[in-house]
Amino acid sequence: MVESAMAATDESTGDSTGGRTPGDPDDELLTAERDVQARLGDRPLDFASLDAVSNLYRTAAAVRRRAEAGVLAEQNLSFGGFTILWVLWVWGEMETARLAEECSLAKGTLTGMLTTLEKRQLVERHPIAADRRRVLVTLTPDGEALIDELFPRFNRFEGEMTGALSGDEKRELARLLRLITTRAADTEG
Amino acid sequence: MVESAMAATDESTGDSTGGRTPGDPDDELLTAERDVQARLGDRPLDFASLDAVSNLYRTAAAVRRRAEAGVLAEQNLSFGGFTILWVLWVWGEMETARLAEECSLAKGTLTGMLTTLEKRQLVERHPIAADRRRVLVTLTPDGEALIDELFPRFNRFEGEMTGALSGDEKRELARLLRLITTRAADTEG
DNA sequence: CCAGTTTCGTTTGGCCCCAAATGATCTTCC
DNA sequence: GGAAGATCATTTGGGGCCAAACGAAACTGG
Repeated sequence: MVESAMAATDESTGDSTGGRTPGDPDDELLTAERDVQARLGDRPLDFASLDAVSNLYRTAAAVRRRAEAGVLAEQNLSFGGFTILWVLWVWGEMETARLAEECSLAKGTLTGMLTTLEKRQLVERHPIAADRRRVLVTLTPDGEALIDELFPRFNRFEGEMTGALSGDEKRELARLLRLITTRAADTEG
Repeated sequence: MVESAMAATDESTGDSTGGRTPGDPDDELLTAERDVQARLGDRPLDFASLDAVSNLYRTAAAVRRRAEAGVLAEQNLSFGGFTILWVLWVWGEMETARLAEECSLAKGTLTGMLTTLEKRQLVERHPIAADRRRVLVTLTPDGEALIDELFPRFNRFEGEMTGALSGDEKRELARLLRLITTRAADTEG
């Protein structure tokens, strides 16, 4: 895998300390870095940022896959579908525009996913009398029962995935990620 | 957004958007945490893990969207398509099975994306004489020129996205993410 | 009132993405 | 050699996901 070389272990920019056995991950890391740098000639390479971002994407995909293949598979829920139920569970009924925002989904995407969840009787759409363009989304009793049973298991799954981190490290991770999200939002548009 | 209440800065729980001053993110964090805990009754909540994982997914999606709307949009490349070109650029020609592994894609997914890239003459498929089931994928000169021009800009984009972090923080972020990826891989199957 | 504009959710068209089924090719073992 | 089994990439079917186009409903100024 890319990370096995690009991102496998830390001390990424350190100089090579002697006496590595061939196959030492640090070696591969440096080799990969040198290979990329060679491709770039004398153009500078920001390897720390590269490493952070590529791991970000990879890790998110891995966790998502594990969730969908594990806890969520039994209920045949996608990660996004679970998020919708969870948001409604914690914060209560909500109009579609805000729900899309909370779930970090495009509104068109939400429409389709709500239809899927509605077919399974997990959520309901209610027209709003005062403004017939808008729609209120609620959890059905079935949906509520499902998420009530599912969330604790999902939370345990989250604990397993982050089990190699201390509590402080988890909070530090969340903090660093938030810094990136904020930056991404700020430079938007 | 979930984190806007769970983990960032936003007023989220009121229907009225009445101006809550951009005060304490901690406040909202604790409010959200209390709300979730209330739903759980006396079942325990691992909030640190919840926060880490939900931010992970959100941040990755935000960065991906920014990339696809920015640097990659001009070349009409998806994040996954870019990754394929990048892997071939750094490590040279490769068989499809390994390429899928490197790009963290299901092999069936890779087939479709290679077809897309092949139509644009960015990559080529070459049958392997010794084993006609297998296929070697190479970058065309066009593909090579594209990634050679694109990667430095992508690397700058990565620097912008992580611009709020120090070099040490970027490396720490990558380290923590790797711990999660490893755990996800270990518990697989 | 009522045309023009804005603001909703939905539809559309197009990729990405996966798991499972498929078909072609290679290997094994008799 | 040749059938049985393993191992490839591809195909299939079904969602997820987005941006842009769309149509209905609500606001706005005259």
